[in-house]
Amino acid sequence: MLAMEETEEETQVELAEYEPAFLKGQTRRSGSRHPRCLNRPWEDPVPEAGERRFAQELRSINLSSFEKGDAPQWKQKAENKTLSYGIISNKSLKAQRESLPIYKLKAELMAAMMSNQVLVVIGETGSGKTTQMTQYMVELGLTSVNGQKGMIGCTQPRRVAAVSVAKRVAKSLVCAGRTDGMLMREYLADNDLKRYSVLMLDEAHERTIHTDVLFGLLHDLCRRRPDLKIIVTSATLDAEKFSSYFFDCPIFTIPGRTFPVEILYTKEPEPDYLDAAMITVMQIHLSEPAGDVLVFLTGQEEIDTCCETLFTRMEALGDLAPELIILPVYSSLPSEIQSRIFEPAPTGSRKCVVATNIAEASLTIDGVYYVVDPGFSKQKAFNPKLGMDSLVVTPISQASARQRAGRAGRTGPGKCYRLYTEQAFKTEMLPTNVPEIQRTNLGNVVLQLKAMGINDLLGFNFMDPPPVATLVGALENLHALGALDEEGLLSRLGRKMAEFPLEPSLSKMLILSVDLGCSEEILTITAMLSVENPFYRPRDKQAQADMKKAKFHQAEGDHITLLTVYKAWEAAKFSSPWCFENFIQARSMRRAQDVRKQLVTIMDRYRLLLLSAGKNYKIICKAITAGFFTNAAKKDPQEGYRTLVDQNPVYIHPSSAVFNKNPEYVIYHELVLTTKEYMRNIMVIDPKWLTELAPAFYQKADPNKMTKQKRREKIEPLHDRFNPKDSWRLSKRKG
DNA sequence: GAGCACTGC
Repeated sequence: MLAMEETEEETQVELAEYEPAFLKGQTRRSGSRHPRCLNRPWEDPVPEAGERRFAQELRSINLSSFEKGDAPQWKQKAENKTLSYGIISNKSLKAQRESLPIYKLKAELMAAMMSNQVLVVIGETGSGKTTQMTQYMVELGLTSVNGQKGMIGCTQPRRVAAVSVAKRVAKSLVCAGRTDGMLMREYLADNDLKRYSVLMLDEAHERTIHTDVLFGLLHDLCRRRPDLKIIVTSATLDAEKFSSYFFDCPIFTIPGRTFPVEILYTKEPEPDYLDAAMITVMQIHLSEPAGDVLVFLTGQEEIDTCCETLFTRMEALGDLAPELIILPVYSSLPSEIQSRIFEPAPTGSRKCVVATNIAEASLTIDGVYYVVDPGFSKQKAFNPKLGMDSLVVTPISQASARQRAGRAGRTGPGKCYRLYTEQAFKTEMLPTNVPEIQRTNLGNVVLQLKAMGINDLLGFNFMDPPPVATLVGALENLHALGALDEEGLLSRLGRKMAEFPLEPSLSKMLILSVDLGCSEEILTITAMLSVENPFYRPRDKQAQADMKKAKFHQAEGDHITLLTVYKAWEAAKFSSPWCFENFIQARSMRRAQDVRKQLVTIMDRYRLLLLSAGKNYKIICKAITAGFFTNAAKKDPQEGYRTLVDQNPVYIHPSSAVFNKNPEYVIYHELVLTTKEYMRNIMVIDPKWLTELAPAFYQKADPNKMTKQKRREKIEPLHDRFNPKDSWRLSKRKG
């Protein structure tokens, strides 16, 4: 069972116990109670009128109030705190097509495949569309290219899914399971993808960054390869858009195998979705027939709080209520604990899974009849101007809401409790998710496209173009790194960099480390920087975890600290118990090991030597500077730091090895916006390295213009630093 | 003195 705090007075069954912890003055994160930010961070920071209204509505109306009951009967207690729902719609997601006879569909589909180059197919996950379609294609003899044997390529956003597709279909020959990222790299080697006769982009509605790039590439490839068939599968809402993008190709619907799900909305907006979600779970548990519950929340902290509070509230009911097995799921949870959600609940009890978005698409739980959807998720946003990432609690899209609801209808007819009004669903939620390509740093994508010979990026046929500022920022960074020349064409270095599946600065650092004789160490640091934070910090043992972590801290900063951690793990023979003792996440370490191996393969392929600098950390730090010189910051006399490039105020993250050390000059791996603009993974530098390793970017400021004191080591970025508007064809872009 | 959803080459 979950480790839960003991309740202080177990015998007390006052209704007050149902109050959320924060009302009783107990600590609870403010972030859990309300979404920190209700606007969509990748858009204009000023929310639109509608969004502001949504936020106000959420805050202004209270949950139905507590009333004190006389007898401590669970039923009464539950009823005293009841949310009211209005039944608005009761429609199966795919009901409209369910009556269609499958044989007729098959004939139609096959005919359409023969007479069209591109086809959009609507079908939900688990409808068997992938297997069915490949079968039809084989029957149609679509497995050859110009008389030669051709492959049916099937891409998936996730590797596990791609592997399972390959397994299912491979024996009926010719289908390659690929993730969309892999196909993108194949395109790099062969612009015509000659080995394929059919390409199927599965789950395209997820709109990963790779799917979007592939769309652009395939749109173009259609003309060069009229014999190539393309099938795009999607959720309903995107189908029209995909069709119009791909030359108004026909749309087919493959009926799903899911049951109808009844959608219930709250009559009023809920000011505290976490509390509302817990009440709803209790209500379902106490008044609805058997069937498991799935609750969608935004993050680990919130999920832990929810599970603890729910457990406490259930415990207070004692024997009066049937057992409720509460299980958290989020990605950083060890997989042994994650897998418990698949175990069926014992007879007479009910399972309640409290999950992040992981349960929306990546992970399917059968036996769920009830879904509780507060309507929020954490989404990544990128600020191109500051080059800063943030993770923001944001309202989900209508498409996501439908996907979540669908999770209740896999084993039988289900119910979905939406903790927002139907009005909010219809008018305040976006129809579909904002594609990833509009929310992330595009450094690597731009480098890949350049390597494919696509030079005019602003004219590239994106289905949904990324913000121009993001593209320009990426180009600017690539130029500063020396990957692009003044014409915007790939340099020799840039070509090498494109071979690595890394962000450009990391590739540059890795390639340069060979010359500096420290590629062994830089490989490790690169791998460690590419995986999620390896330091484990459970909430009940924070001090202990911090002490363990401090033992690894190195004066040079976080990069060398990460190197030290990896080396220590290596010395401990890569053992998991070692990780456990040292509050290190074994999963992160194994992942880093994998990434490292993969990078070594690429290094070998291009005959880049693996050289160790031993304890010569200075050389290692210089290699890091060579990749990340654009991310330099200087201590501000007033407070915190300022970036050298734009003079933006930034701060040292409290988890850094150099926190409270306040070195004069630092280089950071990334900027993240949380409560402040934090630099994360920070290294101390000698400012001389900047002019030494990036002379085209930095120069010593004119000594005559400075005071004696400043003269010593003042560094400034070049004023005439590269301006992409000079050499890129901005004019080509319409509008 | 903080907090990280999800992927993947």
